[in-house]
Amino acid sequence: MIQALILDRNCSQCPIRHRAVCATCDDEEILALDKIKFYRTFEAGQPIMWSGDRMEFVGSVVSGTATIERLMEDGRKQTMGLLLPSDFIGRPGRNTAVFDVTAVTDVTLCCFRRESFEKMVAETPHISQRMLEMALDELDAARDWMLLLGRKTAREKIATFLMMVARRTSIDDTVATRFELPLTREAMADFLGLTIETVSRNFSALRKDKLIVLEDKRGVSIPDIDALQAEAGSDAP
Amino acid sequence: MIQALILDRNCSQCPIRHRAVCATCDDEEILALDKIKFYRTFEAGQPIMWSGDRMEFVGSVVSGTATIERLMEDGRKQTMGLLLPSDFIGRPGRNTAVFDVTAVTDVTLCCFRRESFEKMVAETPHISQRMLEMALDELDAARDWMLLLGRKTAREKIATFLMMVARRTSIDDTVATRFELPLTREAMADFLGLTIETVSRNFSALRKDKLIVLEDKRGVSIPDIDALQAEAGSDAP
DNA sequence: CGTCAGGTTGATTAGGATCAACACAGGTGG
DNA sequence: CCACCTGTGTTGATCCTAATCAACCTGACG
Repeated sequence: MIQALILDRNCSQCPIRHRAVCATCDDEEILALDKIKFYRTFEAGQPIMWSGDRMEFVGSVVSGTATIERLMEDGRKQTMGLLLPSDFIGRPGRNTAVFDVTAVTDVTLCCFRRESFEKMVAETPHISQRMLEMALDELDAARDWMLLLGRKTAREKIATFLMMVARRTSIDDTVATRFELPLTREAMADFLGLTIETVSRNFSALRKDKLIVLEDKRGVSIPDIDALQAEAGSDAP
Repeated sequence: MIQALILDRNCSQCPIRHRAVCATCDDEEILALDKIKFYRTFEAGQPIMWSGDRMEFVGSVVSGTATIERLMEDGRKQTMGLLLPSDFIGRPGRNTAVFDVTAVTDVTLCCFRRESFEKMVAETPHISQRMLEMALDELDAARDWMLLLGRKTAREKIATFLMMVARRTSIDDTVATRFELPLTREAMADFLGLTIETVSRNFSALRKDKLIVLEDKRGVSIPDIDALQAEAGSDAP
């Protein structure tokens, strides 16, 4: 029924209208997008896009969480990014995907056939400029993550991840002090370049040190944000 | 005198004219860029941009090599990317830099005052679309590197790096079998998330295993590209 | 000739991976 | 209702890769 709620909405009532790729579109442009958009839903655990496959559509996450990841032949896996509501999936100007995208929770996407969207991008400066802005933001985020993967300790990685979730969870620009983890231990391990055991051990250690409180497997609250931030390692911003 | 050669050139003779941010500009647009561009040179080792500083200009690498990097307070450093000729430096739409950019060799840049360039981006679809294309390419490259940093062994990291340089060195789309390393051992270590000793040891090991031939400290030749590729770890593309 | 930056190699340590056992909740089916 | 299974998470013991600490080499340069 949540699906139905979303699927019935037109763009003006869309929950991601002002943050997604269409954020800066005017009424006329929105109308054009409205005509060619379609919704798709994916169940938790299902693949949304396979590396190497033809990319038939692109689109925005409306609800749920997905991951961008890549698998090595021997099974090693690295998650390159979290896709939360308003994030964009797919790459106009390329016809096969280079990464896997997987639904972590149930996911609803607002999709466009890739060719139609490429045409819109080419003809609508508001969209190409917004795409550019979002791509540059993601590039900065990817580079931040490279510092984490290359140089941070396991404990710093976990603390950084928790801070990231706390920041992304809050609606305004504060930091949430209580939230649900969007990922399993395994998915966190793949995101942080660790094993599941190391993730688990460091959660336990942070709890023992009173830096976090684990309400259950997923619920976390943070008694002292600054203390946790200090554990995340000191890179500038 | 090489500088002079470059500095005297107008855009039509520019060595990066067809790969840089201006690649898809028409004659009129190039003329507009030509009017507001200026060249700057940086000596090897000099900073081009400091994280946190106001970003006065953006621009393209015309010649030389630079790195994008970030330093942690305790001195740990991670390099996020190599900037080779035609790569773009800086981020329109943001007024302070978030990463350090450092000249590795002597570097010549084709610069634009940030405000003027932002105006051009807003008014010139050819530029914003090219910027988007380049940003998406860099994003893919950054994500590939995340797999390397998070999951590859030291030996795989070195082999992957060598393959990357071999690929980027060749002019056409083949792979060079002989090239000069653009980075010192230390800079490679910072790029690969390793220490200088581990880099050195793995170079020695690859040489002992006849996978590479070290002509001197910088010159490398690769007797069997496929064998080296196999050492790089098997991720899809 | 001394110094210094860049590089190599060896010995030792440590952080995280691996292997293994177990805990616990939520289904599912008899 | 309970026995069983499965997916998820925790904890312990051990191993191994790469970090750390240290010595030394080489060539460039004042």
